[in-house]
Amino acid sequence: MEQSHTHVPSECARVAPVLSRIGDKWSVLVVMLLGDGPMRFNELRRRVGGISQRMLTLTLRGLERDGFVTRTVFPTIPPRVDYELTPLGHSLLVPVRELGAWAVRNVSVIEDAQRRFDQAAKGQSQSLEQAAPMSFAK
Amino acid sequence: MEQSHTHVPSECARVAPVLSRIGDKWSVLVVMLLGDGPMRFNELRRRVGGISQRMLTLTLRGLERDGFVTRTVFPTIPPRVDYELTPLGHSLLVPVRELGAWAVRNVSVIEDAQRRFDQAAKGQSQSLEQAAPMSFAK
DNA sequence: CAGTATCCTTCATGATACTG
DNA sequence: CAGTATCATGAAGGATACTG
Repeated sequence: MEQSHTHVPSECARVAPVLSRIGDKWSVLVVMLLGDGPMRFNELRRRVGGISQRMLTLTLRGLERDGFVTRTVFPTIPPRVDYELTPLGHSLLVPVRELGAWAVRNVSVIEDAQRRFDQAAKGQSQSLEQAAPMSFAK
Repeated sequence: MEQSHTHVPSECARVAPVLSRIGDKWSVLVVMLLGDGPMRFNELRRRVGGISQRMLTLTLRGLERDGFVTRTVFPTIPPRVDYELTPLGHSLLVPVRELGAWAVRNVSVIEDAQRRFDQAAKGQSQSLEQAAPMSFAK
C-alpha cells in the first residue's frame, strides 16, 4: 500500500493535456483506425461513422499538432490528403490498446454498477418523496 | 499492418464513455491518489490541489456510480466519509498507470511537436499576411 | 476531395454562498 | 466535515453552407 507516486502538481499539469486527448470524443478512435495504415480524409470519415467533417478536421489537426499523425497533401485535382501515424503515434497505440482491452473486458461490470447506483438513487429519492437533485448519470 | 480491430460502432459506443472518464479533468488523478489507500473527502481535496469542492463531489459520485470507489459514511459529528478503491478500481489502475507512464515518458516530445507545429502555422499565416483562422492550440 | 466559415446548443468546470 | 444550491462562463461538439 506504500506506492507514493510522488504526485507533483507541475508534472501532472503537463501530463493532463495528454490524457485529455485520450478522453476526447474522437482521437482514440482515429488513432486506432490509422493503426491499420495510412488513410485519406473521407475514408477515415466513413470508417469512423457519425463524425462531422468539422470534428474530423479538428481531431486530425490536434493529432498532427501533438506529433501523432502526419498529413501529406498530393497537389492533384481533386486534392488528395493522406494521414498516417508517426512512430510516436504507433507507440501511443500500445498503452491505448491495453486501456481499450481493459474497457472492453469491464464495460459490462461498469454498466451493471451504474444501473445499481441509479436504482439505489431512485429508491432514495422516492423514500424522501422528492425529485432527485444533481444527477450523475451522464 | 493487418490488424483488423473489428471496429464495431455499437461496441465503441459502449467503450467510449469509459475512455471519456479517463479523459475528464480529475478522475484519473483521484483514482491514482486513492491507489495509496482510503482517504477522507478533505484529505483528497488537499492532495489533489486546485479542485473545487463541487468538482470533487461530482468526480467521486461519478467514480462511485461506475463502481470504481466505495463511499463509507461514519455517522459521527462532525461527519466522516471515507472513499476507497474497489477491486474494479484497482484493476483500472493497471492500464491507467501504463498510460500515465507513457505520457510521462513522451510529454516532452509532444510539447516539442506542438511548438514546431505552432511555429510553422505562425510562419504560414505571416507569409499570407493574415491572421490565423481556427486555432488548434488548446 | 478536403477542407473553411458561421452559427448554435449543450456540457463541463468554476465561484460563491449556505447547511446538517 | 462534507456536502448542496445557484449562477456564470468558456469550451466542445454539431448543423449547415460555401470553396479552391
